[in-house]
Amino acid sequence: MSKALIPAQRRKRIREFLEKHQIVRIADLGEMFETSEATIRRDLERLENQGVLERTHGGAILSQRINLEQDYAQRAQRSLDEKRKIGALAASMIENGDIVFVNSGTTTTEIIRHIPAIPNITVVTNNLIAALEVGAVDFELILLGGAFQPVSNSVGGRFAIGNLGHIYADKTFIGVDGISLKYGCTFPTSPEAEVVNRMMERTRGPIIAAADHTKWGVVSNFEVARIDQIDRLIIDERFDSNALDALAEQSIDVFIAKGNSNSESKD
Amino acid sequence: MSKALIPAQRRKRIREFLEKHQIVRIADLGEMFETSEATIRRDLERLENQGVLERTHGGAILSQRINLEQDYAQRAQRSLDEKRKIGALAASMIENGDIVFVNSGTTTTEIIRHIPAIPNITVVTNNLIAALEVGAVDFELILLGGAFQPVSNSVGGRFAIGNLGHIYADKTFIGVDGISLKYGCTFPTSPEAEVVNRMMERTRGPIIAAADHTKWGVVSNFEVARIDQIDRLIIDERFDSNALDALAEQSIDVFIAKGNSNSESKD
DNA sequence: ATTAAATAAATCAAATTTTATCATTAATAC
DNA sequence: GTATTAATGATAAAATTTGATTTATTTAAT
Repeated sequence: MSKALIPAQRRKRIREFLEKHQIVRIADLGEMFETSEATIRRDLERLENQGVLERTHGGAILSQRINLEQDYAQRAQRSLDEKRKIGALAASMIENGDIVFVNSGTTTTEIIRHIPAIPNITVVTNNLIAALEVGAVDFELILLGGAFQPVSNSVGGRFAIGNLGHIYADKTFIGVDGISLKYGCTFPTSPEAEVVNRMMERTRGPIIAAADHTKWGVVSNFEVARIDQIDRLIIDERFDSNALDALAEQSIDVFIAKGNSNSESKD
Repeated sequence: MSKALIPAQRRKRIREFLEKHQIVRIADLGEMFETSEATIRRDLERLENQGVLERTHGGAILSQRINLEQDYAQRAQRSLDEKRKIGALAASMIENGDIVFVNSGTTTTEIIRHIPAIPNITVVTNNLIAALEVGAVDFELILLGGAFQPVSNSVGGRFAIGNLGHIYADKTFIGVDGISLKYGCTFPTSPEAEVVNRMMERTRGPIIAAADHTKWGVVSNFEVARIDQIDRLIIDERFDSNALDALAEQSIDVFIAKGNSNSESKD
């Protein structure tokens, strides 16, 4: 197959290597890619100009700033296909006239992406990515205000909580960071947990959680909901089948997203 | 089996392949589709124009920001250099402890990008792009909530106006769509005009407008401020010099952004 | 401080890739 | 059918990338 890497590919690998090791040595990279150190130096110079790394004698260290974006992009990529299916199934639960809350996260971005074109839907979310990626939409999209959270590309804090005080929703969709029987739904940051908590308080109808198989048994930092506060749970096919009985005991309706998600676009 | 694919089909396959692999080599694609590299190059060129990918030596990489609105990206490109200089100058007016309002638009995105790392700065804005592009920041960034406006990647509406009711700012930075002696500062959409209007009402200190030379004499759809409501105006070097006297008569402090701002490189 | 070793920068020629043309062929319209 | 347009492959000139070489700089040890 591929004899040699093209320059961009090599630079990408360097970034990945750096992501993993935080620090790299030119000598190692040269050997690794079977190329001269001069080439590696030029690559590092370029990546430094992009703000990806800082060069030092003999190598380079990862720049902290770029880390966040990278991180989000990676999370978005993980189990992407499952997330798409989950998103499509979740979105199909939205009905004419609904006002729904949606929190932030890569899974919920997929929910918003799949919202059907039926009348009078209002989506209220702190998920900034969703807005920008989805672009023009067929429904009303209300973004919560608040302090910007770079890690999750969302908003949170006093302000966001206050915003939620003016709205009631018919349904709430929660993309969780971790979900377990004992610890319920958990989230990585306190502001996100607060927002979700408030969303749940202000929902008249069902609380619908979405979690791909990698989330089961995971306990993140902040607990928001006991497992029995969830009304429905949407999961993918690879979800631990042992979990299903336990969830049924809590009278949670479990929906399994299967089949293929749509592919897109002509030419 | 079809021997040869029609062009659109081939391009679609390339997209799919790229989706999967993130990066492609021209040599591989040529072999894969049993066609000349010239053809592949033309395909990649086309896809690059569509924003699907970015070409590099020997191949192409998947575009990271496919979904950011084409239109917005184009506007951001226009007079970019001038906008940068204006942004840098505007940002330098921010002082320790300031709370500032900033509206949406490509010029104000540059302002936010240039905000210096001094303590206790709070930026309140309806400019979503700014938040996501700037990433981790050294200041507190409060996003207004409200109805998402796809054209401008901002928020507006009742909700946004309500949000502004809880804050007072020390300064307001306004990127205008049009500015003229007779019609003052004008904006393309009503929600944006409303937001700016409210920002001005709730500012204790100076109202600072920013406009590159293409904005002078332009009248957009919604008027927000008469010219004499502006305290300072930041412009670029190519701004109509005849305008300067007239502006001085309105006792507006005009600041001309010159010198060079940093340039960029792509991969 | 001085020196030796390692690393980086600068320069240049060879190899590779891209661009710009052009002639040929295939597809579509008239 | 012919005319027109689009797509393709081939070619030479231009641009980019690369590794080798030389020169400068930094690091570490005496």
